[in-house]
Amino acid sequence: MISSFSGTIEATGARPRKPCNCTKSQCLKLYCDCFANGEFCHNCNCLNCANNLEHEEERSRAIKSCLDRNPMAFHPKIGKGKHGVKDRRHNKGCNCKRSGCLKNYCECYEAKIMCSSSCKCIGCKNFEESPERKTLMHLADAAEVRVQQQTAVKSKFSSQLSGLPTKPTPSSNGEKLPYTLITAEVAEATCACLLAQADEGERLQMPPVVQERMVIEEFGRCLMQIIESANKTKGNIDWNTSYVY
DNA sequence: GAGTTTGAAACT
DNA sequence: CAGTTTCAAACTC
Repeated sequence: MISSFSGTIEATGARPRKPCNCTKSQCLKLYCDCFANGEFCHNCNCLNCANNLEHEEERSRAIKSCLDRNPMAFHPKIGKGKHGVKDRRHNKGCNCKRSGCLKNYCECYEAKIMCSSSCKCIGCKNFEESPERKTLMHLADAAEVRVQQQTAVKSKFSSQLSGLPTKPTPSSNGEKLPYTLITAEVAEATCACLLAQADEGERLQMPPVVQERMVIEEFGRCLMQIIESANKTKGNIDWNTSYVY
C-alpha cells in the first residue's frame, strides 16, 4: 500500500523483519540480527548468507557453537517485566563508554529502558532523572505525535477518496490526464478558497501550525470537489478511457 | 552514498 | 578473565 512501508507480511507468511546487511559472517554469528533472533534470513541484503534451509547443517553447527559460548545466547536480552511493560531490564546490561547510553548503540536505550545495576557503562545518562534523557524523550514524543497526525490525515483522505470512482492507474503507456480539467477559473477559485481559509485562521488567532493545517485541509476539500465535478460533468471525462496526447 | 563511530560478539 | 579484533548497525557529513 504505502511504498515506504516495506515490512509488509510476505506471501510466505514470514514475519516482517528489518533486512540484515551482513557481508562477512555468513549470517551465522550473533552479529547478524536475523540469526541472533533465531530466524532465517528473508529478503535481506546479506552476502554469502548461510542462514537458510539450503545450509541447514552449517547453520545448526553455528547455533551449537554459539550455545557453547553462551547457553543463553538465544534467550531474549530484555527480561519480561513481571508486571506488564514496567520494570523491564536488560539481562546482561550494557558496556557503553562513549554514547552516554543515549544513542541506539546502547542496547538498553535501543530497547527504551533505563540502564540498571547490571550495566557496566561509563558516563551513563540513561537513568530516570537524567535531564539529557528527558530532553531526548520529549523530542522523540513530539516526533511521534507528528507521525501519528500525518497518518491520521492520510487515512482520513484515503477513506474519503475510496468513495469516489477511480480510473485504472496510468503507467507505461504514456497516458495522461486531460490538462483541460484544471482551468484557469478552477485554479483561481481554489486559490481564493485557500486564501479565505488562511484569513479565517488568522482571524481566529490560531497557532501557526493549526493555520497551516486548515489551509492544507481546505486544499484537500477543493481537490475532492474538482474530482467530483469532473466525474459528474456529463460526457466530459470518462475515467475509464485512455487519454493519449 | 561514503566514511566514521560505536559497542556486542568473537577471538586470543 | 582481560585485552584485542571483527563485525554490522547507528550515526554523521
